[in-house]
Amino acid sequence: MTDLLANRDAWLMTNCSIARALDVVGNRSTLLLLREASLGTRRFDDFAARVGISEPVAAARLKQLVADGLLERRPYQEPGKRTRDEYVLTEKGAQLIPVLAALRQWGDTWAADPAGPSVWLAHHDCGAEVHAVLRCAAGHDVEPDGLDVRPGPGLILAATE
Amino acid sequence: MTDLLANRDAWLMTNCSIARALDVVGNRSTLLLLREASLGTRRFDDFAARVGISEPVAAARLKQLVADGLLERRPYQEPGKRTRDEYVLTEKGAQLIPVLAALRQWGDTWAADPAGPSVWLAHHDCGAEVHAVLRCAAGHDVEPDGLDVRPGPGLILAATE
DNA sequence: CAGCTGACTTTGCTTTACCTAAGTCAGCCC
DNA sequence: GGGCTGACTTAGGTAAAGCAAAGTCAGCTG
Repeated sequence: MTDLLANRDAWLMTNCSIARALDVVGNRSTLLLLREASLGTRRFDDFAARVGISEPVAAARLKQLVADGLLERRPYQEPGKRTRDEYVLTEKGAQLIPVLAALRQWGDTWAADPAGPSVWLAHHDCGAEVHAVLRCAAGHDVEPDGLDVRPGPGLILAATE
Repeated sequence: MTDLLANRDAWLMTNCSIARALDVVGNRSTLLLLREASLGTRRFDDFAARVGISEPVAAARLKQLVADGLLERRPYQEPGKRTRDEYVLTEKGAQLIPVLAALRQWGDTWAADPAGPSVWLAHHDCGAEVHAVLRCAAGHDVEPDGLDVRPGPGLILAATE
């Protein structure tokens, strides 16, 4: 058996969690709709307007997000108005918030407007600014260059010749 | 002056760091190329093969990543081979690793293969598994539902009528 | 100096994402 | 019960992203 770590060439990335995640949220408008959902937007027209996409696209993406279980439709009624559905994040959708936070942080650092960011995230309990960080199970902060890649149980190797 | 927090309808998301980040890395093949770069891939053919994209697409995306400053080309020479260029992550590119880690983590949780993930990330210094987490400046761990959105200096408000 | 190899480029085509403009439809309001 | 409004859908078109297959080109190797 060849050494897994040394034989990086043989690793096939057909079972990659990043690729699987991108199958669900791999396009711009989907992620921006989730951004809006995380900021509290709930109504169809608001999603389309705030993301800056047309209604047909908003309808298709929202439908897909509901089908994928990231958003759910809930009936609601404003006083004196008819019943409607609103879109709210599910647990599955809410767990993408660290992805959005990491993207926002990178954008703040490397692609910011000179005026600064338009919004920032505060910890509800204490008001301090929130960041996405890497941390290991032993409790250490980890920098991007302090990572090792390890083969997991789902790794598929190329057929040996 | 209207209350910024209450007047969420007037916030324009034209200056959004997430959208700015997605202008650079907002498509699937770009993020998968960065995944490969973070796993140590350096050569053109390997990028195309491991990401599973055609050579024309790999060439175009890699060129754009270099132009955007996420990768840099460096000459290298294997013994007995001619000089070539390799692609390596810059600091700007490496700082996207938390985004990749958060995506991987979400994929592991919500879209995993029954066999488990193909790779996982270990802390180089101690070997423990690494996760992307949210943390506030005061040092508290923050869950996705413990976030408040605050207006920043770059926020643009819709013209009041 | 001819040939091999790695690193692309070119050509021609398909697919996906998105747009605008117009149409549909359900229900509360009067 | 006619109109208004919010929430979509349909139709028709453009642009970007992708593919496969073939071509180019530089510079070691022999």
